[in-house]
Amino acid sequence: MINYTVVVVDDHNLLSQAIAGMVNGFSKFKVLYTCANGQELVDKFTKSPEFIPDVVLMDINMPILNGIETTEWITKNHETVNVMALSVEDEDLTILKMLKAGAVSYLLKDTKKEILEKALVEIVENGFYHTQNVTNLLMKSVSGNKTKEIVFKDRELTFMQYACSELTYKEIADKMCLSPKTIDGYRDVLFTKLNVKNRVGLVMYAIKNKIYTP
Amino acid sequence: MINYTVVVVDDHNLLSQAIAGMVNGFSKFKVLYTCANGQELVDKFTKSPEFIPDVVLMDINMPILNGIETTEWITKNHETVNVMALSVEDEDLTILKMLKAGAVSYLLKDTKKEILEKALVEIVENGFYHTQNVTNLLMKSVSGNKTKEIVFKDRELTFMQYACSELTYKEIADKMCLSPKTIDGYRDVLFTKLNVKNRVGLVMYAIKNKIYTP
DNA sequence: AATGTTTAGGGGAAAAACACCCTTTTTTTT
DNA sequence: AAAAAAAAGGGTGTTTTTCCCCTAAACATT
Repeated sequence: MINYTVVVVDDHNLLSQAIAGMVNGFSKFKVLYTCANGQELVDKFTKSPEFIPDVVLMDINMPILNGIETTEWITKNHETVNVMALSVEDEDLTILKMLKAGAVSYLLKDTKKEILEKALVEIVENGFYHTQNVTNLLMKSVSGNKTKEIVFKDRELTFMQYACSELTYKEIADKMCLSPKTIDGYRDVLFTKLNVKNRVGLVMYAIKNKIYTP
Repeated sequence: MINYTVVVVDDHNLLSQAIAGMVNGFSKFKVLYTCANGQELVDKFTKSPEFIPDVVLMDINMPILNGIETTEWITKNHETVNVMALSVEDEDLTILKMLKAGAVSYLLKDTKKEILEKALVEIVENGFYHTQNVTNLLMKSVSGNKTKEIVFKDRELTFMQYACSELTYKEIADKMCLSPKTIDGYRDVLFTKLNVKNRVGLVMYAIKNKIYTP
């Protein structure tokens, strides 16, 4: 009977313990220890080879050293360790980042227990496990691989900042000394470029990308 | 040996199962079943008295019927059931709302296993368990409560969160199962209440006041 | 000199958003 | 039980936003 070792990394103590308990219930798997953030894991790994497991179950949103950075470190320094991302985030971009960082699986936290076990088995036996969702995402990102860094012109940036205020487009046009129709044009271009549907989408993009700080 | 029954409500399947497993490990406690949202719980409760536990471990952010609404329903219809909130949210406002709705305890998800067990025991024996944090919060809210702060109804908060997405008002109405006209009303009321001119103003308010986190 | 590419802006229509004022029903308070 | 407030939504009209397609300079490139 083969035993694989697992480490759980999650900043929510209760959850890491609960998941650890669940994993310990799987035959073949045993949890070595849990960490509250990436830095703790790095410390453990560098302290002794005994602390290096077969699989790391990794949350993404964590203080100090987050899941993506930690995964990058692991794949760089400990190639044999399989990282499985376990997150609530269902954002394409996040998933891709995590996979790019070297994660061999990405499960959402609303997964069923049985799936987790199956995924763990697949990982130690085949080296990876991907849900249909993730597979689709990978397909999509390979075919339409527009990792094109979006570049903004000065005017577009200025406009975006105004768009985050309560000004109407006409008022923005005044502020920028341009015709309302020109502003119309900037807006249309940005909507397409950023793949958003309306002004709220634009605002959210600006905030997430620190073009505008609330 | 006394056995108390527990129900876990959380929309993240893996977590509810993991926590259920942990609770089953506590002597004295047994998990009856888990639910993915408040509505499921209400359905269970109304179906048979056998489904009514001693304690409900309740997440707050859930689809369909959220933790606060569900807790209100429970305290109204099943006085004997103790609701313990189990959330990642550490916002004073949320905690107070949950307590006001009738929760007898509020634990963060980064609590230690031992604390959870202790809290459960306290609850079934004394009827409540409050951490120091929650106690302080209660003190504060009793004494210095005069910030003329704007108070939102649950529906308004839900609406505000949707308003931060790219959904049109009509689509929001669908999601909330309300007439577009009602949504119209919420919007008008909020615009006045928050003294904003348009949806962008509303979005900014929601972000600044952590009603919505980008 | 011919071609391409930003940059600025126009026209028009359809869809949303916004404002305001009003009714009915239910719930809460007094 | 009466009054007040909250919750849901109807009507109508105006303004803004959104979408799509179209010019014409101003540069830039080969």
